[in-house]
Amino acid sequence: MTVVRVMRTPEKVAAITRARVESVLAETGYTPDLLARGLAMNRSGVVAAIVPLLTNSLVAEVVQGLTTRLEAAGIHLLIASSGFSAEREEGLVRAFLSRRVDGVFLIGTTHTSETRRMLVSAGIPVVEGGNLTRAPIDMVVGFSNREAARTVTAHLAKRCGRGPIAFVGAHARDNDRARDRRSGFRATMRELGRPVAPEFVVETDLDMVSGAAAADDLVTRNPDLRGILCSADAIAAGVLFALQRRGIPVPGRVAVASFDDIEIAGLVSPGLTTIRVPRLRIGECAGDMILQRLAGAEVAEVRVDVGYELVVRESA
Amino acid sequence: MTVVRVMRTPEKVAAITRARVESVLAETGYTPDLLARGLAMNRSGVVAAIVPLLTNSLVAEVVQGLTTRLEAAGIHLLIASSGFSAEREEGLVRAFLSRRVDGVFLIGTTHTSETRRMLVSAGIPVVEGGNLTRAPIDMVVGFSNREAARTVTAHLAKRCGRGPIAFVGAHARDNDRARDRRSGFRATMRELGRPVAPEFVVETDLDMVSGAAAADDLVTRNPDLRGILCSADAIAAGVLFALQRRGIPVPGRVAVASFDDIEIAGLVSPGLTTIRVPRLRIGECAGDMILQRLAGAEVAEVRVDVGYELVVRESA
DNA sequence: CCGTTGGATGTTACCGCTCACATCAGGGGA
DNA sequence: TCCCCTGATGTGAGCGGTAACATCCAACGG
Repeated sequence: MTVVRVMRTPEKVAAITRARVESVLAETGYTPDLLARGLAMNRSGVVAAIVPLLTNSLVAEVVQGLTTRLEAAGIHLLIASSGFSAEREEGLVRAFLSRRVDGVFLIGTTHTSETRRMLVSAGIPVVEGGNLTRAPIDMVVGFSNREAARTVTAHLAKRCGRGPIAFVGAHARDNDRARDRRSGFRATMRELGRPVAPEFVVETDLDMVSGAAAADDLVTRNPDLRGILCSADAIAAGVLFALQRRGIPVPGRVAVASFDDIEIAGLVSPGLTTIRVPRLRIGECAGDMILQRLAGAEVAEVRVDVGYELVVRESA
Repeated sequence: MTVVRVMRTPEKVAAITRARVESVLAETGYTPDLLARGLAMNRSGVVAAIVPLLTNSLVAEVVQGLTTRLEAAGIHLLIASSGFSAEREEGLVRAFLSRRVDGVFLIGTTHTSETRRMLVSAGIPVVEGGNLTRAPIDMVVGFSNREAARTVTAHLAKRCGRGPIAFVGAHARDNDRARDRRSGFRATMRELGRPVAPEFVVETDLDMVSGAAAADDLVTRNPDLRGILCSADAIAAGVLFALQRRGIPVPGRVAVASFDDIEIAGLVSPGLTTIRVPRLRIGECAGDMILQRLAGAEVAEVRVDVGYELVVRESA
């Protein structure tokens, strides 16, 4: 039928015919089948996002930024969470590739080699978000977590005199951001001539309850602790609540700092000193990069550094 | 080719042939095209979820529960946020229907009539989550926000003696949960012989910063305020921080209560008295209902009440 | 020895759309 | 008057699967 032309290139069809077709479409309640279109055009109009955990407010914002941009281009988001497992991620990538997604967005830069292979040979735009890496699969948008860690560590160290500082981080396996933050912390402390003993570096789940538990444990074992650096605000908030409950003044006796600057960081009291990361922009930027590539354009910046910012509040 | 049989009914093909086919598949790196399959089978293997806002921790958990169940059945999730607008939701439903999704999950029960029409005539399983309604489009899983509001209001009123109580809620337009919570609050107060003046019922955005601003405003205008009921913990947390900053003792001078029992509710100090809702279960339940329907089974319970629970902590 | 049976494999139309090309009608220039 | 050109419309072959049916062959029983 001429139907297809009415929908895709209305200017090439006579006004009268167009009107007739349109009225028929309206009364039959016709809905184009995007699956069939996808099959015929070899382009599904769908992009996949694989995140560690949906319930992380930081991730949610990145995804929000991503959908906003993609939706404006009529592209929808297929989403799944890997639960911080590179193996699960691999399975998801395989499944999504089977769905012929037009692009893939991944949080983090830690993937199995099979994941990388599949993604490369699929020949579709891929954006890794969150952590800058020297060797992206395709494109990457984020900032250097290692550098950010150095910045906040230096600040915290200054506030703590010569007192011992601990690090409470999310599990580092398959989580490059937590890993880089930790290693940045360690390196900076070493350079300051204050190397950190292993018992002052702990791993925990990425939520407030776990952060609180970790803090309880740390301060009972080490009453002279002067500072705690957390790999995420969610953890730091838990730490803060735990200290508060024990009547330990912050930053008077223990200073606290962390990463992300999620909403709660500015509201707790004392306010959290933290590293602000432009998470919405990460998502938007990733969306734009994918769209550009889909439009056939060469993407000039294949490695976008969105930077970070140290936000000094009361906690350190 | 016999290829298809190898994949779908391997027992019907001779072992030797199967081996040969499999080796060829492996070395060519064949990936089945789910788009084509979807077209042929008239079933895409994709379910759509439309939520007001992804960055809401409650919503994120519901979605997490949903994906968990669906993924186990090889079904993926197409997600989009409506930004609390029924019109945007309508557009999204139209788009997703075009993608021939096998099912739809919606947060809330407020939809345009066109949305309802499309969904009904699509003849696919639809689950509305969060608020129980008498007249679901198809299926519904949630609890009565109105009843929950009565429960927490009664509790809060008792704690506040005869002092005035205010309600700080999310914008109620296109948000049935906020609306029902507010109306439950009003009704209960009226029945208690303490009808609430309009200036004690305010609308705000659903985040901590807005909650804090609302609280500041309320207490400066009404120094004798005794209690604040919030329509969500995110708002209540902001309220709590604002009061704390002003040195107003909670619950000594102002008691605070709310809904949702998100993580932060148990960690702030004083802990938030709130209504706990089984959000993960809402998502899982919705997923199960959709899967059952997809499997051709009749769903026994088309209206699932997951209940709620008053969690009394220190704030009220 | 042959017809029958049933398991293994091949064939074909179709799902709804896009794309390249064929066709058709009418107007203008020679 | 005829032909060519052009803009509007029609046609047909895929896209990569599925499902129903056709075919083939070997073993088996009468």
